[in-house]
Amino acid sequence: MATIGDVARVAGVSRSTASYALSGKRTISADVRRRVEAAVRELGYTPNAGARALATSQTRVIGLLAQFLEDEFAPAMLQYMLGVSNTARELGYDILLATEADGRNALRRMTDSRMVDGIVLLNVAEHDDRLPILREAPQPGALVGLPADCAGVDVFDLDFEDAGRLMVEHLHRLGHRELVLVSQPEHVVERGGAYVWRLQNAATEAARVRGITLHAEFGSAHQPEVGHDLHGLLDAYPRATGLLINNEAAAAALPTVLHERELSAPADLSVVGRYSDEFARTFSLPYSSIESAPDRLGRMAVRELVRRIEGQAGADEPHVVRFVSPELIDRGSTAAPRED
Amino acid sequence: MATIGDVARVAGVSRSTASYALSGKRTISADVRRRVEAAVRELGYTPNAGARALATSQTRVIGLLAQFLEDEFAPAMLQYMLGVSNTARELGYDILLATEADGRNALRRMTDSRMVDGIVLLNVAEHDDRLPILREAPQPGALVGLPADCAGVDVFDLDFEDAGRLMVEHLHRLGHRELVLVSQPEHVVERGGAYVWRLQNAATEAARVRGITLHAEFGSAHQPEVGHDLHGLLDAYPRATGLLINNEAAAAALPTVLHERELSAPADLSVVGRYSDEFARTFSLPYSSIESAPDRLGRMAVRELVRRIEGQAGADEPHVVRFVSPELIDRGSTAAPRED
DNA sequence: TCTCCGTTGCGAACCGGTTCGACGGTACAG
DNA sequence: CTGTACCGTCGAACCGGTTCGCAACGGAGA
Repeated sequence: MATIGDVARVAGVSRSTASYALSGKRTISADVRRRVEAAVRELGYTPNAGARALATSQTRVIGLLAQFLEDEFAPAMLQYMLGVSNTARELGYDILLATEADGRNALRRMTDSRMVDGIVLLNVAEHDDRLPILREAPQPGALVGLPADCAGVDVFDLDFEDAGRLMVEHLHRLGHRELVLVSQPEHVVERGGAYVWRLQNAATEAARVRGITLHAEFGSAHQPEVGHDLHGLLDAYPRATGLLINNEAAAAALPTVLHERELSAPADLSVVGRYSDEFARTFSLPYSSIESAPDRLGRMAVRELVRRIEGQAGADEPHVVRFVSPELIDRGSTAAPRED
Repeated sequence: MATIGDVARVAGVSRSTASYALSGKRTISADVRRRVEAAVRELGYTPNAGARALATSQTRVIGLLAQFLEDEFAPAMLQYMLGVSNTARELGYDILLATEADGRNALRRMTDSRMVDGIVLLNVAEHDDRLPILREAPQPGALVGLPADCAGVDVFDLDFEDAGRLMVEHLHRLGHRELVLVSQPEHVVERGGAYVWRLQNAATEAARVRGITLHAEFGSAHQPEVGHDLHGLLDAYPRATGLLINNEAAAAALPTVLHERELSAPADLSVVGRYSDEFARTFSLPYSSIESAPDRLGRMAVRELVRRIEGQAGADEPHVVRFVSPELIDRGSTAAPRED
């Protein structure tokens, strides 16, 4: 494998000159530059990443910590990963991926050994045990998901409060007066998945303000349980005319459930979900939904992270907490309630 | 950040002694070893990955090239990735992930710059344009998916021929005489997704041998097109009593399609799919299926790759091509055809 | 008591880049 | 004609590990 020493020898210059010719950090005569570039092509030279990392203390790698928890819906996580990975590449970074259950360990390994220039944490819990470690690390970190304490990191998340309000307002405006909200499993909340109750509380409050009824319930994250859950809820609240779904697995199961009950949206029931457009296309979900924008959130997180890594953000520049405003994508699954 | 020099100073020994005390590659007195270990703990020392990579030419990182093609079903790919990632971690390796469309570029970047010790290629096409690059790389490579030419790499794949035969045999034995096979989109085949026709050809041949009819067709990889495709096929072959599905999107869409037609399996139609158990659980698919074992294949690929990296496999040890034998998981969606 | 050998530790070189300081040469202004 | 500034290049040091060769030391055997 060719080194920069080989390049220098072939070009007839010193190693440092070859380095400067390639980096452009000092002025170099056109003649020498040409010779160096020719030598690079001739030898097929590529800099050794380890050596460069050692010399510059920069790896051009971003650590991505994803967790695939038993009680969450894996395909939804994939979209965040792809948003992060693709954006990183556009900005010239590679992704070191950790999927192990013990995120703290992975995080420590990556940061302490200086394998990465920065860290992206997905699926952040309210009191995420990875956060204290991240704060002590020398590398900057960006989160997708809102923790209780945002100190020392950049945070990006969907505005779940706004999403909850928007769902309720939308159906209220159409004339609905009794709604059911299906959230993620209660277990997710207990673990600290704050986005569940952020949406739920805001929806409940919005319903209260408007004087309408909202039944807030949890649903399983897996088939076939979640199908049974949906049947149970529709049985329990026969007068509800609107269904709000903050649970990907439930959304994916709903078409079958409605078929089984010989219901259709919006004729018999208005439905609003909360998932990404990509998700809707993959599973052919015909329901209007709040766009959860995983690719956009991943992209924002990486953008900000890279800004901070490359010091365009001053080291002491305050950290950001940025919420993406929810948008309702109308797929025609809501209408005025049937009058009967 | 503490370096091994700091550790050595605190322990009162030379850098080389500290290194040997930690690696155990030379005998070290118990006293010195204790002092070095104490210093490591006191300083919170972790070796710098770049420096170690430079010195040892080993990174303990495996490159993972996944492609998310427009005409394939993304959630299925995720399972292969997790199999690879989790196994790598168990063996002490981290994963450098590339999801960019241009796999050749990603591959070259990783191998030329020595960021990785080995490469895992997912979703390998028959004439995969990444293979020539991988063969020239100094790092070993393991594939999930069977290319036309397996020289220079280790190859792991499901035995799709056997899978095709197994599906046909199973339904033939139950008494079915007219079957429909729904494959991946024809576009996948054109691009070189050989597993599609490997299964299809074997199924066709198995049907021919037994003197029964098999209609081999393609289906879209996306909703809602694939639903229409399924309706079209069931319309076109009203006398078919068995449905073979080698297409994840079609499998995921089938429950809805059958509902719409007021059919149920196996009463009206026997169904056999080809997807993983994990996939079946995620999407609540009640169909018997050939287990595609993505986690197992990912695991095998990484195991062999690591063996080769660590030289337990002699450098000249012949490469392996290993097929996983398909197993039919019975979920009760097949029975003797209805007599009418 | 001398020799030999095994144990234990040290110094130096090396991996392959980057970067700082210095130096010779040329151009230009005074 | 001299002084100065700048341009282009080089040598050396450094990043933080690993590893080879050597030497000091101590114990055992002759």
